[in-house]
Amino acid sequence: MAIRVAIYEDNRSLREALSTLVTETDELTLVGAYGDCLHANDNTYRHQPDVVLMDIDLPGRDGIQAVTGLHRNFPTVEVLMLTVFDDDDRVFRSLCAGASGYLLKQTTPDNITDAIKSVYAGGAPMTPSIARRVIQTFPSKSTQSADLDLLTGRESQVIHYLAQGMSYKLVAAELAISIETVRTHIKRIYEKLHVHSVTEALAKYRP
Amino acid sequence: MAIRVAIYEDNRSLREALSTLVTETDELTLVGAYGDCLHANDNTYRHQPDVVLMDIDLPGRDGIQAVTGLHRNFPTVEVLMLTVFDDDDRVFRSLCAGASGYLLKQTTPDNITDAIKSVYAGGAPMTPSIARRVIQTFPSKSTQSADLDLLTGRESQVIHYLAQGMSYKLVAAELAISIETVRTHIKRIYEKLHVHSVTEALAKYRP
DNA sequence: AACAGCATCACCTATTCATGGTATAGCCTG
DNA sequence: CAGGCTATACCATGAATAGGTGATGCTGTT
Repeated sequence: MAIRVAIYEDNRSLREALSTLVTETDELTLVGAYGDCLHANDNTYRHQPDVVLMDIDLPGRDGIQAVTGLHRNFPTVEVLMLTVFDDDDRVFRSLCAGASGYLLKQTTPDNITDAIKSVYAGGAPMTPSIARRVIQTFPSKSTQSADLDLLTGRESQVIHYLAQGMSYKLVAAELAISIETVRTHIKRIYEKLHVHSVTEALAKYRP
Repeated sequence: MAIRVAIYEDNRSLREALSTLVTETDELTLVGAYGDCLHANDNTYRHQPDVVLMDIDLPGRDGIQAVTGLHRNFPTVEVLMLTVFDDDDRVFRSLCAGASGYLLKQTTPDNITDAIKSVYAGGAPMTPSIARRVIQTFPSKSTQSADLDLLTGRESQVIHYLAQGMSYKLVAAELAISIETVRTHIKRIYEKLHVHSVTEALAKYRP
């Protein structure tokens, strides 16, 4: 069963090139190619693509907005963003909006088809430089780490499970130790973080 | 100028295989291979690696903790995590701790050397499936908001103060209401979120 | 006026958590 | 080997939290 692909790209020659690429690839079927995303939801409903290639810089309605709608209405549809720009902000917002991957337009044809197959298989294709930007948007809390590596490995595990909302009993079961040992670890954590309750510890642990 | 590489991997045969791989690759120089990360900071200071390969499952001191320290003390050193596990949680914590990329151990030798070069060049190599997990940790606002606007204004205030680590008593004082009222609000919050403790509520409230 | 939703307060019981003390065993370091 | 750190485990007591039930007053809306 071929992967059904839809394309949103305002640049006509690129759109046609992508269409040809999809059409001529055995495992892929083109179910639509559009110059704007004004009717993305309607198109998606009608033609049931598995994967959508979405230009991030579409005129009129922004490609990122379109992704938001697609992701809400068709959560199983995978969206790959296409762009010429190395734009941190757009990367972040697209992924927040529900895009599953991100490709620069200078990607080679083979890589594009690979990416489509990959995202359909549950992957998240992106170039290493894009991945780096994604990572850099992570909370790299150098502030909390001071407190964090005060904690021993076991203590970190304990507070981690507590953060999931687990009770002492569940943490003990999870770590296969006595509940009394869990208590002991928690006491030490409290001493180190200068707190007196789980929630207070969590407030310091992940602020 | 060759890229200076250090390796932390407790499995001896894998460590030696990686060492050989690095040594025999022209653009790479091995500056250290260790079975634990107890002296990672000291080693790094002495031998000035450009890229560190760090097993995530080191015995004794956890590889993730080591990354935290390395990232703080040597912000220019790139860290690549190595693991056999497909573990969402470890992925997230490693990247939060400052790792620049993530590789499964079954990666082929060529891909490993490519990854080292890529991360040194400012990329963030990771497998598509790992990238997908990273993306899924993003705030996908559509899901969490559903729970959030279940809560009334007062309930939101209460859980907000609880998230700061405040006790019922302090929340009551802060909002200038009775502790019993605080308890009532909390009961309603529990019903709405289907949880049974503050920490569990917080795990749902800000995941 | 009746109703639903929200905020407020109270009482009772059972469970969980916080704190202190005590103890054993393994590991690494000086 | 002594001393430090970590992980493990138990006991006892008081404080905090969770669950249940009920009640008042103030909003809106129907």
